[in-house]
Amino acid sequence: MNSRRGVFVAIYSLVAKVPKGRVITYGLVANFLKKNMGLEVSPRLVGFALHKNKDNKKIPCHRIVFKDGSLSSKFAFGGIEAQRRKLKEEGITFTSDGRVNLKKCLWKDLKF
DNA sequence: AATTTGACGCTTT
DNA sequence: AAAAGCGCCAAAT
Repeated sequence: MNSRRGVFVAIYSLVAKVPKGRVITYGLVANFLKKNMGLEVSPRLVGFALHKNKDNKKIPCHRIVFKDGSLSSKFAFGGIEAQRRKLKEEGITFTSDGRVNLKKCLWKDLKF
């Protein structure tokens, strides 16, 4: 978890704590880790970490979305459709634009 | 040890 | 309002 050579681990830990039916943005993860753990994290790193790990069995990577609520284009599990379907199954609502309803589903109660 | 990479986000055109 | 560019920074090669 703690830093130095474990920024990825910190990202995984935080992502793993996102409850079902909630989503979080890459930028929020990066900002939270930077603010609370003093880690040098950029939004790209968050995405990079998940892409490298691509372990959707242990980590709910489908709950990580863009800041505006749109989904990643390079999602590994089966594309955006699969990710969106998963989110819907968890009760996440979407706007008419096909984006996640962040106002309702954004996970703001970040903690370790 | 140096260079490339990469699920983003903000600023500027 | 929409599109393009730039910055970001650890990890892998």
